Amino acid sequence: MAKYKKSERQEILLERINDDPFLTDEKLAEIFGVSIQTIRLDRLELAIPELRARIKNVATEEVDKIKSLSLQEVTGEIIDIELNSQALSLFIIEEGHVFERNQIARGHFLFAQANSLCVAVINEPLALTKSADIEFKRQAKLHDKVISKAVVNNMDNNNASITVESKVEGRLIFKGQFEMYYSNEGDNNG
Amino acid sequence: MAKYKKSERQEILLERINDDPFLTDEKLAEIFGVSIQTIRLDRLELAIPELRARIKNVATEEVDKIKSLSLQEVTGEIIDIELNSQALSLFIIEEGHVFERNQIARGHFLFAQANSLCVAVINEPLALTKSADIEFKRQAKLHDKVISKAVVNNMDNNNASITVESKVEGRLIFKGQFEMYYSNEGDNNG
DNA sequence: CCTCATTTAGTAGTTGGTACTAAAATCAGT
DNA sequence: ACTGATTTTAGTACCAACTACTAAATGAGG
Repeated sequence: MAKYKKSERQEILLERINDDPFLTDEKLAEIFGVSIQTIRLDRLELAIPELRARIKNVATEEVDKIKSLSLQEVTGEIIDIELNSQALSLFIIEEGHVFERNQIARGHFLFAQANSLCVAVINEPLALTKSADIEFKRQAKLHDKVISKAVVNNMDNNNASITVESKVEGRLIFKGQFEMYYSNEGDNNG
Repeated sequence: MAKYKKSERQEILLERINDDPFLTDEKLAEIFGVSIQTIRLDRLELAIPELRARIKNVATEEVDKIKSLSLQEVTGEIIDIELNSQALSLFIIEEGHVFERNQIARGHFLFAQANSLCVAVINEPLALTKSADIEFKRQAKLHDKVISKAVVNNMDNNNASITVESKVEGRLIFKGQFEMYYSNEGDNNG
């Protein structure tokens, strides 16, 4: 039972409650080997609401989270963008993205990162993937930080050609050639 | 303040709690113009859990939803499989999978379905996508039921060649040629 | 009027807290 | 080693929203 100092404990407390909001003060006190009062003080200082309020929050924060998780977390985070020219994104491989057996990232998450980046780099209301030619060069593993770079080769006549390369620590793991269709009419029917 | 008889009240109570689980016994008592005890008796007879339990249920359901959407629902559901030969899967396009603006499915979800199917159809401990050649023929829209069919063309020397076609109501929307690497050593390092 | 069902009242106990006071333990600096 | 501040515990009173129980009041029908 390693004893933390106050600041450490509070940091960890935040994380703990963040990924399991269903923990009572009593259980937290056990976890940290301190009294309930200490936990209460910590929550007070960190402005963490009580169990019931936390549960209620989870219950009321409806579909928003689902959307953001299913969309954003798959996509990666865009870290640099020059519209119609090039873009960079970061995608960190997490538990949900790998095969349990060997911790290797499922290919379609790497594709998703690249594809999303292609959609993002095109500065038009509508951008759809028409076709792609992709190669998985090396395996990405759990916790890898995948940096994806998209470069627009040419854009004309509502068609864009984009090359994407994804790397982990400088080593190429994925390469793709994307052909995109774009249009300035966003809500077109096709 | 119309007075109901017991059976009526209980019926309405069920509905009420169903579409707003956040009602306390006190508020329900006001709504029906009866005492709290009556409401409690009703809940007892109808086996409706108390407020906090209801909220907790909602919260845990949401958490489950998020998990399943972010992990499994991307893949689709396998509806038929003949190992090392062919497989079918169903993927229903939901809110999280489409562009908000025009309700068109993001390409990488269709790819994910196809890719997952390729991994599934190969009956080996390790199956990884090496490369793919894909085409998005038509747009898939919100609530579309996408049926994906993977056919293994040949398998030898740890390489498999698979053709995937995805259709919505019989119309081809996606086509892909996948080259997979497989091995019987599941937890190999690459 | 009697009787059975229904409703209401009231008490004790529970969980998971807040808000507060005060004592004890720990640590940090001189 | 001593002092003063910080941190941790302990303890009390109180709250919401209950459960579980007992008991009384009210209805409604034969």
